[in-house]
Amino acid sequence: MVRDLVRLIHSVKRPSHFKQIHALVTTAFPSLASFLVRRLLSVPLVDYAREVFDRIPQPDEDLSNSLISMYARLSLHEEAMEVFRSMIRSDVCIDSYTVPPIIKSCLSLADLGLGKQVHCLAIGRGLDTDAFVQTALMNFYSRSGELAFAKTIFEKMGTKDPIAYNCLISAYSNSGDVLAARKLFDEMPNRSTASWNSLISCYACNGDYQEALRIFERMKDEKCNPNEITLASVFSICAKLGDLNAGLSAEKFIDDNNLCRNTILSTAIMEMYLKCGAVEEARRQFDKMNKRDVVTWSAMIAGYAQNGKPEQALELFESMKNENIKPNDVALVSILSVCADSGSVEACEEIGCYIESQGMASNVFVASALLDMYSKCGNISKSHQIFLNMPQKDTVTWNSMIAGLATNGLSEDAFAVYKQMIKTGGRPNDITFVGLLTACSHAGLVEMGLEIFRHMKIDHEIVPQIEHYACIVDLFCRAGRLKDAYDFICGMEVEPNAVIWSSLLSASRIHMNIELAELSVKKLAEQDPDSSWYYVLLSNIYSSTSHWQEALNVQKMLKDKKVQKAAAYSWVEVDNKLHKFLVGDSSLPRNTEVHGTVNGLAMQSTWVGHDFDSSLGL
DNA sequence: TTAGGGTTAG
Repeated sequence: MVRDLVRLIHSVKRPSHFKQIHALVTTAFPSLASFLVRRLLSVPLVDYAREVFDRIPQPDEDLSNSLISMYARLSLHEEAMEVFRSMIRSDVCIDSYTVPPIIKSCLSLADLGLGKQVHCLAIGRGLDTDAFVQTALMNFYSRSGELAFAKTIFEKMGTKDPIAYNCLISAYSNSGDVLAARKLFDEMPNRSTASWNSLISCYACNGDYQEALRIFERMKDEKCNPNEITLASVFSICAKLGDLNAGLSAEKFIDDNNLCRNTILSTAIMEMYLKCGAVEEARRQFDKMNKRDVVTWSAMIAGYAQNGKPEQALELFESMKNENIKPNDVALVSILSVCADSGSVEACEEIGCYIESQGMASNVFVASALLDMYSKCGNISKSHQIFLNMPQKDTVTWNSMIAGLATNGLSEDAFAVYKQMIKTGGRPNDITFVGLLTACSHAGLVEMGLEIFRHMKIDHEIVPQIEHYACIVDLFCRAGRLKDAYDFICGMEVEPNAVIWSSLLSASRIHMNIELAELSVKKLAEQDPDSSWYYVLLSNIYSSTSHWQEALNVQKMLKDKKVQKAAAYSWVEVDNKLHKFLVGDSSLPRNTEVHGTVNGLAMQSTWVGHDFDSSLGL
C-alpha cells in the first residue's frame, strides 16, 4: 500500500488529485509527507509544498534544503531566509547544501551583513572547506564588492576549479583592477567559456571596449566556443561604441554557429541597433522575438525616447500595459522623460496618476524623474512636494530639484537646496554645478556664478567641462558683459564649441556688437559648416545697424549656397489638440485675437521696464 | 561562474 501510494504521489499532476492524496497522507500515512513535499516542489507548487511542509513535526535537513533551493530559484528570498532561520531555531543540521542557496538569497537581498553571518555560521560548522560553499561565498563577496574576502577564500581553497578563478576575475573587475583580473586569467590552468566571458565583461565594465573586442577575436581564433553570454556582451559593447559593422559581423557569427537567440541575447542585439540609431531595424528585431520580458520592453521604449520618437515611446508603453507586462522603475523613468519633453500637461498628469496608483512614486529613480517632469511642465510646487516627500535622495534627485528651481526662476531656492544637499552629506557632481550656474545666469548673479565656478574646482575637485564654461559665457552675455565673455572664452582650458559661440553671437545681436558677431560666425562656420542659421542672424545684425552692403553680401552668399531655412514654429497643446504657430502665418482661426494678445503682452513688458526687441518679427 | 534596459545639464 505504501509503495503504491509513493508511486501515485510521483505520477499525479492535477491539483485536485494532490488534495485527495494530501488527505490520505495526513490521515493515514504521515511518514509520506516528505515525499509529497518533494513532488509538489518538482511541479512546482511551492505554496502548497510549504503548507504540507509546515505540518511536518520535524522536517529533516534535506527537505528544508530543497525548500530553500526552490525559494532561491524562484527569487522568493525572504521566504528562503525564513526557512533557514527556522532550521537554526529548531537545531536542524545545516550542511553544505544549505549554504549555497541561502548565500544566493543574501546576495539578492543585497544584505552583506546577513551573508557574513551565514559565512561565520559555515565556519563554525566546518563547512567552509566545502568546494560548493566556497564557490558560493566567493561569488557572494565578488558581487558585493568585497574583494578582500573573495581573495581570502580563493587562497584557502585546495584545488581551485575554473569557477573559483572566474569569480575572482569578476571580483577584480568589480573593484576596477583590470590588470589583476588579466593576470589571473593568464595564469589559469583550464579556461572555460565563462572565463573568457568574465574577462570580456571585465574590460567592457571598465570602459576598455576595444580590448574587450580583441579578446573576443582571440576567443574565436583559439576556438574557445563563444556562447550566447559572450555574444550578449559583444552586442552590448557594439552598442556602447555605436559600431554597427562590428554588431553586424557578430550577428553573422550567431547564425554561422547556430547560437540560440534567447531573450537576453535578442534584447542585446536590439539595443545594439538602437544605440547605432537604426530604430526601424531594432523594432523589426523586437517584433520578431517570440518572448519579451520587461527589459526588452523598457529598452525599446528608451530607444524610441533617446532617438527622438516620443509618440512611439508612449504608444509602446500602452502596448506594454495591454500585454500585462508590469512596467518597472526603468520603464517608468524612460516614459517620464518622454512626457517631460513632450510639453503635454495632460500626458504628464496621466503618467503621474498612474505611478501613484501603482505605488511606484516612492522609488528613488522614479520619484527623481517624476519631479523633473513636473518642474519641466512648470508645476514647480508639485515637483517640490515630491522632493520633500522622498525618503531617500540620490545625486540625481538633488540635481533635478536644483535645475528645476533654477530654470523656473527660483534661484534662491536652488541655492538653498544645494546647501541642504551639502549639509545632509549629498555628493555634488558636475551636473549639480551646471544647475547652480544656470540659477546664477537666470538671476543675473555674475559674481556669484564666478565664485561657484571657482568653488567647484577647489572644494569639490570637479574639473570644469565645456558645459560649465558655456554657463559662464551665458552668464556674462546675459549681463551684457560681452568683452568679459570673449576674454573668458580666450582663457578656456578646453576648445570652445558651437554652444559657446552661439551664446556670444546671440548676445552680440542683442547688444549690436558687429565685431564679436563676425568673429562668432567665423568660428561657427568652421565648426558647423552644414548649418547657416548664424549667417541669417549676421545678416539681421547688419540690417539693424544700417550696414546694408554687408547685409546684402551675406544674403547673396546664402542664395548662392541655395540655403533654405527650415521654418521654425512653436506649439501648444490644449485639450489634446496641437496648435502650431509659424512666423507670418495668418491662417489661424483666431488670428486677430492671437496677435492682439501678443502685442498686449509686448506692451505690458515695456511698461515693466523690459527692452522689447521689435526685430523678432512681432 | 559568465549576459540585456533607465533618470539629472546643455
